Amino acid sequence: MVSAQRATIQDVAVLSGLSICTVSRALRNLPNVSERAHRKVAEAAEKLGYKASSAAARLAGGSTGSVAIIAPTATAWFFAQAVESAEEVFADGGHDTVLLSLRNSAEVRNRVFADLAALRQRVDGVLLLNVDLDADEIDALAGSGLAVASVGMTGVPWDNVGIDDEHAAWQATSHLLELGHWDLAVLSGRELGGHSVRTSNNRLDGFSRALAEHDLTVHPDLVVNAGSSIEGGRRAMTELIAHRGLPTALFADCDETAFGALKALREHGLGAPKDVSVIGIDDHPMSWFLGLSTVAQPVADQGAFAANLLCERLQNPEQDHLPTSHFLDTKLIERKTTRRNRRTEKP
Amino acid sequence: MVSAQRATIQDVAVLSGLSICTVSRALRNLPNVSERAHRKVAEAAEKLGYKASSAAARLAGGSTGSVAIIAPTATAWFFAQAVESAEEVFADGGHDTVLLSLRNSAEVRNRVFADLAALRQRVDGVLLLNVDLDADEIDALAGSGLAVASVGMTGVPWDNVGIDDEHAAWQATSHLLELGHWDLAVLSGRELGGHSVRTSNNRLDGFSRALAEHDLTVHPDLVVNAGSSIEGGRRAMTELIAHRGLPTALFADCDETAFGALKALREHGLGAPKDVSVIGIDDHPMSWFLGLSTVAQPVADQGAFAANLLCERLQNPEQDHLPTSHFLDTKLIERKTTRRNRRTEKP
DNA sequence: CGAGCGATTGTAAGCGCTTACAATTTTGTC
DNA sequence: GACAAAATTGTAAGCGCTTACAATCGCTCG
Repeated sequence: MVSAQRATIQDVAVLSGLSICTVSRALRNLPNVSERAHRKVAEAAEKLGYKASSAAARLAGGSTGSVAIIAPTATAWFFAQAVESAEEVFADGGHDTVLLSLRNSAEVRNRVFADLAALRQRVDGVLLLNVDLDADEIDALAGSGLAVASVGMTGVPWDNVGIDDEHAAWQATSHLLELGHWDLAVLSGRELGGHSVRTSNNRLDGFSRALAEHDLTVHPDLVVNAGSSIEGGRRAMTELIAHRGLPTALFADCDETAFGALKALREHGLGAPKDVSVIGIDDHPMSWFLGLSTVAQPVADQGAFAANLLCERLQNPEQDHLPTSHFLDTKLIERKTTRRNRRTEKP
Repeated sequence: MVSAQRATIQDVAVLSGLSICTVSRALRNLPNVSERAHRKVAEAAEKLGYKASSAAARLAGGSTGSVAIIAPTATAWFFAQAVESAEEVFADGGHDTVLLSLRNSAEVRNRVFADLAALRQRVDGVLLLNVDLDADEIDALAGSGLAVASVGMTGVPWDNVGIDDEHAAWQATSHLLELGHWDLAVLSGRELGGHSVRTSNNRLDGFSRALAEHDLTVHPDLVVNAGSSIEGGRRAMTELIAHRGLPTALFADCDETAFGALKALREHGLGAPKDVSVIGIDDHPMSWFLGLSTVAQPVADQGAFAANLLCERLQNPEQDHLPTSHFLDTKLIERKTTRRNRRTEKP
């Protein structure tokens, strides 16, 4: 039932024959409301098509009804997926989703985190997607009164879901190593706009560990910064070919970077796995297409899972249960860009 | 300057020695505020790091400070791009962006449009990205008090920016025709969840016109519904091959669909342009990679342009100037999936 | 020099909700 | 059956802002 003019809590109170206060409590499922009152209020609200004004609720000290998703960028495949799946969960939970893209810019990032009180005023909670925070920012966020959850972060005092990046990189690298490769390069996104990217660094660690397990060490020339974009991967690969020559195998710390590398390879008349074996991480939809070997991670699941965790926190704000951490499984997918090393033996 | 407790308009009033009312007016650049008062208020606000509470503003009848972006989905390349560029414009204009993904679901869509008053309560304006509305919904939206702008829509009573879909499809199809193809199939996304997709239909019209100009007619068996995803394109192509056999050329109404088609082709041991010429629309970043011929459209520009238009409307709400319509240019990009027809002459 | 007028500023009444705290009803107990 | 405790409901005071409308100010004009 919908009326021309938006119904207010007042209307519901009148219709149900109860006071505004009781209605307010009933609507929010607060304790100390009798069965009968609860039912009457529900009926009246339904009949009037009543929806509380979030502005008024917020102003009076209640919740805003919205949450923010903060991501370094919204265009990259990973983030677009995670944002959509999280948005769905939030929408179903009755929360509006405000999107805050950091645009890969430290300045934007600082502006957001500098005034958490302003953020708190507009949203009840925040879902962080792979945002690299320093200790101060973590503390500030944890103490801001905002509910927080994240994807792809570690060591944070709130719920987090992600994959074991170190392990995923280890899986990818080990695959290369087991194919007999020993001259490996990495395309890493570990630095971006002066800030270090934790996820990429963890992946780099996994890469190093795998190498170490095969008695190999990481040569600095073979670690090249590529950001996390196709174009970045292409540039990095071009640079690698020019300055150092082709390795026998390449680990790109995300599929999009690998795509770029593949692109650069073609531009040089080279190809994978003929001239170099290439592996990524993600299992981007195009990877199947390109035959890119990779380590798959469940992206939408991570976004949805973290969003659910945040919704729970929002519903039971008082409980101060400990932050939980969830790692979803990753899986090596061997396709056509990796094969056994045919170059000369290890020196 | 930041204080522990959020500054209110009251604080600014006291500090500037003016009344709350004057401060409110000065802050919003309303007329009838002296130079001097304006300056004093600005100073005081700056000193206190004052930011108006949007909840209070909204409740009192002012603006919410946020706008919604409504898109059929947030994951597809086109939408992710447009959303990000629009979000950037909105953020710079001081508006929060709330993301509403329709998840390609009629039900979600109806839920959103059924209660515009609820939407109006939470945002000042709406940016529609290729949302197909029927006449009633258009009227409702236009009369909702929300500022509206859109991308990829036509015949709407608000500002719109897009490309000429009919023309873009015509360009793509004409290219195929000029290469001597006459047995053409289309992968169209014209129907989705029971709703017809205007953009796709316009493209289908462009396809038909190009055919007509070459004295060809569209055969129903050669128009297959593919949605707008890679998977949809793959399924559609597979179906086409099974039920009707390969045409000599294929027009996919977006690049992602074309990718899927290419995928299906490979699965059948076929390839473009060897067995069939393929062209898409978009110029998705992967198209370069795959050598897909396509008609490029400027996506981020469309999002940013429309967002700017919306911001302007938000700033000058009273002016009732006529809705404007802007078409950005598209351009044929001939790559490697299209070539001259080598099959037998036209019957 | 005071009325009259436009420009500026202030007063006060909400906007629709939450929440102390007070009032009332219900329940349990002896 | 009366009284205290517990459960339920109501009263009223804001939350921080916008906005009619009233008040004031500085001038011009007769």
